[in-house]
Amino acid sequence: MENLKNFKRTKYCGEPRLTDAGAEASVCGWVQRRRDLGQLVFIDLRDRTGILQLAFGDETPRDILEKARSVRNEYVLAARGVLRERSAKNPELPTGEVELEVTELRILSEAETPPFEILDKTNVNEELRLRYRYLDLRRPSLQRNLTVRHEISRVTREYFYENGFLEIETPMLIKSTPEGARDYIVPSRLHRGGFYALPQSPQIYKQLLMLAGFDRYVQLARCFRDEDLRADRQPEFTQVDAEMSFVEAEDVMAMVEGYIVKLFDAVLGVKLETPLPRLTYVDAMARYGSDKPDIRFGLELRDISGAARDSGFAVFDDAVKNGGSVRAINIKGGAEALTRREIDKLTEHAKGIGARGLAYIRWAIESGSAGFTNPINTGLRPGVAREGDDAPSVSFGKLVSPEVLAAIIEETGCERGDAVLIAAGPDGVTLPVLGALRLLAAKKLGIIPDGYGFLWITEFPFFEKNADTGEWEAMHHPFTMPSDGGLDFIESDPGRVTAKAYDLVVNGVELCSGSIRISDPALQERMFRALGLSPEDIEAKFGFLTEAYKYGAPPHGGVGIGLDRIAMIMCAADSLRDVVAFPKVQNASELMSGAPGEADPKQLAELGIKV
RNA sequence: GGCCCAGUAGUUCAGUUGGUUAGAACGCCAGCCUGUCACGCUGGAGGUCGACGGUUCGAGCCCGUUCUGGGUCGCCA
Repeated sequence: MENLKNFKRTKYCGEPRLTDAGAEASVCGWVQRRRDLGQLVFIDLRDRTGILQLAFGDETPRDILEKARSVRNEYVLAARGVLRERSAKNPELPTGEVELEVTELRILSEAETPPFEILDKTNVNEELRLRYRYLDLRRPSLQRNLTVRHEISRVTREYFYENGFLEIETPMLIKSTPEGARDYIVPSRLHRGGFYALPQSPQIYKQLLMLAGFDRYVQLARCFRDEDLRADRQPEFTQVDAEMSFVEAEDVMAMVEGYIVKLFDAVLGVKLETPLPRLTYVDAMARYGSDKPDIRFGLELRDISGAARDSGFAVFDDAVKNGGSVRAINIKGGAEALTRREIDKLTEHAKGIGARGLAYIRWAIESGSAGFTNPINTGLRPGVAREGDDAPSVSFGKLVSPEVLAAIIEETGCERGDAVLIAAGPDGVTLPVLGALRLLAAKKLGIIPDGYGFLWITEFPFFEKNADTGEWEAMHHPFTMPSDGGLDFIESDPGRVTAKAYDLVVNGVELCSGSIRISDPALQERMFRALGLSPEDIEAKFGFLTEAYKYGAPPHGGVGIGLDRIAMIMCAADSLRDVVAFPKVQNASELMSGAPGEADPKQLAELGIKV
């Protein structure tokens, strides 16, 4: 192994071009590959900018050639030499027209054979890659992702600074506020039995910063939630946290929209069309069965309660009678992909989400049967027809009249080649079930286009009934301002109250969530009480906050924007793990370090903790 | 906590109905090779079939349990 003494790097590996031919250059990097042809050796040297070919041949002194032959993958080298035009060029590489004719070679570090090859396109088991994350991170795609993420952070700060936001750090060791997600808690040595919590978001502190007069605040804040992971959920994540004073919802949304537009332009060169589309919560649920719909494709839900009521099919009739609905989704052209077997799978999935079952109409494409328009005219009894007969196969065909079936087919727009899935029951079940099936079917059919389907969701319900306890809970958080029209119903009809809250969704991912906050302490107390908190609870949990609002609070509101999710979307990654340097796996452990680990008994004793 | 998927050389995978010594490619090691770029050619090493238990004359294969990883529901104000 050699050192760097008197060696100064002059180029990154990805930089040299044909115009540099003849120039001296010194580069450093890792050995991507060695090609040893005997008296001729090539080494691809890699750093974060790209790959440069080092050449050793006729003019190379014997000892340097031998040294070049001795290197192995992932050795760290420093090489000095002269750039020259290649006799055989490689159009695959940006540097492919030149190579470095090496006059000095230093092996800065040897490397054991890595457990997997460092190749950009790899299908190596993710568990192994995460165990050796520092090797995985050498792959160009991850280098690129983290570089894009850096650019996102840079542009984010630029945008908010330009718009007069101050970046202020809020504490990581805070008081646990038993609302929302589970806290990570940190024991206190100086306060036996006392615990800090890691912030789920800087929510309360940023509101207090508004009371303190900072007017516009931003922070790229680490947040922690001790909940189960998903592909788009890590227990620690980064939020672009912002808050503004003397604004209404429209002002905050405009600020966020300006940010997103600038970000996509600056980082990806993508010009987004503005204004970004909007849907109310109620409309989003009715059309897409989700409050974070992917609007890049159709397959919208339809309410067919009208056609299905009094059908004689008890499942449909009871649903409508009991205040629910019968809803359908027409998977256009889906009859082929959605075989009976596939529909059974979807039914199982639907049951998993709470549906009692799934009805369907599957109208297969058959050749040579022109003129067929409607099952009523065929003489074939729908539902009795076998597959292959020229009639839709209908799961409830024997249970309804041909007229009712015809009406349902009419309502859903079902045509030859389509598959229609139908769910009946309370809206709270049918909508999310069909929303989930819509996504599954679209993926199955491969009809989701590339691109960015941004959508604002507005007019969220303020309250949400807890299915277990039956109690009203805040859908966003309890500091959210109710909409003007809802103030009269807070106690009498909580379900009618909407919130001055807005989410920004893209491609089915919730990117950003924000609201106008309550700045009137009397209204805040009223909301707390409506949420079932006693005056003692309020005092214990939020006493310092409600007190603060008594000393002059500006109207204010803000957002939390998921930076990791932005990075995931912008890198077209399937998982947050691809845009986080050292991510956690599903059970929230970190495979490389083995975190979480056990604490030393001495540490525990100091904290007064017995395990 | 529930459901679904995966686990066989270093890596990615194949492995027929349960039947002789578990294979391939890449990687690795050695030799040859003067224009390669996924270099090529020749040879070689490399396996607790995730683990434990069971069924069987016999288990990579069947059964049970368990571990690890992934997806998802619950959960995520």
